[in-house]
Amino acid sequence: MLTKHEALAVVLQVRDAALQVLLWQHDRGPAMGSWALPGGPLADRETLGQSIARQLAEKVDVRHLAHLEQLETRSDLERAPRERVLATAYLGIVPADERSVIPADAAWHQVAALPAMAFDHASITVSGVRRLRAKLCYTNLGFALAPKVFTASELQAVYQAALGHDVSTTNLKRILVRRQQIIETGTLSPPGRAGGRPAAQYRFRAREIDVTDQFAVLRPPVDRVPSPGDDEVSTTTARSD
Amino acid sequence: MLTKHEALAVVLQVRDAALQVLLWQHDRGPAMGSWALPGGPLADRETLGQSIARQLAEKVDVRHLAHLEQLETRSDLERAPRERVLATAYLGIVPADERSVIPADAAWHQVAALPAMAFDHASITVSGVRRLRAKLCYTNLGFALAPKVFTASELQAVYQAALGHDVSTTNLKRILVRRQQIIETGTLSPPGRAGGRPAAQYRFRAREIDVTDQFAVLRPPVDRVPSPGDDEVSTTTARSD
DNA sequence: CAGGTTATTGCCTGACAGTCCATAACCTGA
DNA sequence: TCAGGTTATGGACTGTCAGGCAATAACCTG
Repeated sequence: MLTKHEALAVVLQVRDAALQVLLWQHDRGPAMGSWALPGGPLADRETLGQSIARQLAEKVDVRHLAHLEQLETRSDLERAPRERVLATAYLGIVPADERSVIPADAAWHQVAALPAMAFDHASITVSGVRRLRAKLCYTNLGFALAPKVFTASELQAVYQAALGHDVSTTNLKRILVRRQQIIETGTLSPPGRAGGRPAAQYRFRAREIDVTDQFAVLRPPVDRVPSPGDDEVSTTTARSD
Repeated sequence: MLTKHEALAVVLQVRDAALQVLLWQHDRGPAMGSWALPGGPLADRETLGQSIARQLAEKVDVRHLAHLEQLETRSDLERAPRERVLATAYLGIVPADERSVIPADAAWHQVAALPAMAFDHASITVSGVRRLRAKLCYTNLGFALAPKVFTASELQAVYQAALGHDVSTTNLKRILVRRQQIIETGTLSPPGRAGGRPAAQYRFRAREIDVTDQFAVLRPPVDRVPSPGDDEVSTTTARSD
């Protein structure tokens, strides 16, 4: 059986201290007036990944997606009216400091207050948000949400908006430093007009997704292979202070 | 554009102390002689989930999949020869004690020693195994691998085979009990012929996938709001003996 | 009942998240 | 110049959990 297939994208960005999703408004067709995820039909000689990248570049001016990954494929018979269309959804992340121009029929909407959406697009959006929130906890996906350089406070604001709940600046910074996700640049941010101590600036060490092995519970036992410098001297008594 | 679409399944089971995948051998066609994942073309009026369930029931006698979830969709142009076929892969898990009859052209293969496989099926299999191993750590997916009732040692053997590395029985049991994934049945397993203390038997509390919130790092601050009534019965002191 | 076998429990350690608080480093205005 | 406000940072403390080890429990056979 031959079927139509489309690629869709849940494009997320932290804007105005809130997690928002990029939607565009159907100007005709069966879902006229409701909001839809960007995307469209798969073309002849492209993969799904190429397709969604092309369509995002065409329809909306999002040239600098920091991250793009496949989310899921929906195949419900009635998900589209009139004829059957399979849809493979992607999750895209835009850094908080990017201010790309979008067409007139597109707009950012807070994920906490989604408008009336076409077909199953609201449900797909929820999947994307859930995926982002989960991955913020056990990967370095924050690099895709944050600006290139940021202070601990700025990063806290981004995480708080994305996760949708309070985040401790102290704790966040310590966790990400310990996991070696973020690194101090050595530069300082100028204090605000009200004064205050200047803040140290950080950047993410990598700009590609990387899973924290921290959460490999039931992990393989570490082969105690001491480097050829530190020998049998028990590590429990090696403290010199 | 209209495309062919197929559903495939990575069906995994722990057999003979090793994680194995169910494959069948192409008896004709372009990949004749190599091993393939079970599955086939999407039919007219079915979803992808229905399709893979139907095709598994038809082609191989796996009636009691304990778990089935969507894995990913492959869309490489050259993944199939001659014409373009999109493939959505599923991950299926069979409990270790199920001994279903499979057709003559199908066989179980150790994932640690995969045979020559058709198209991109080897790569899809690796994805499925990786997904299973990850989810064993932060969900209760073990319920799908283990028998309905088991001892700590039996469960350890299943996890060790599935994860592919040593697992401590003590630690495994403690973790799963603390997470309230497994519960003591109260029954005892008879000792083996060599003697030994009889082992307590356990079962999984739920037989549906459930994510351990344990790994929600940067989690929302807990509002210490004890529900009026159910708090004083601390579970740690509820032991009556 | 001695000795072998398997299961279970109880400590101990180290790592980490989460919270609180003291201190540092800047500002403005008197 | 300094007092007081503001923001940032680091240290200390706690509780939870994973991982490892060893002692004990409960069965067997000869």
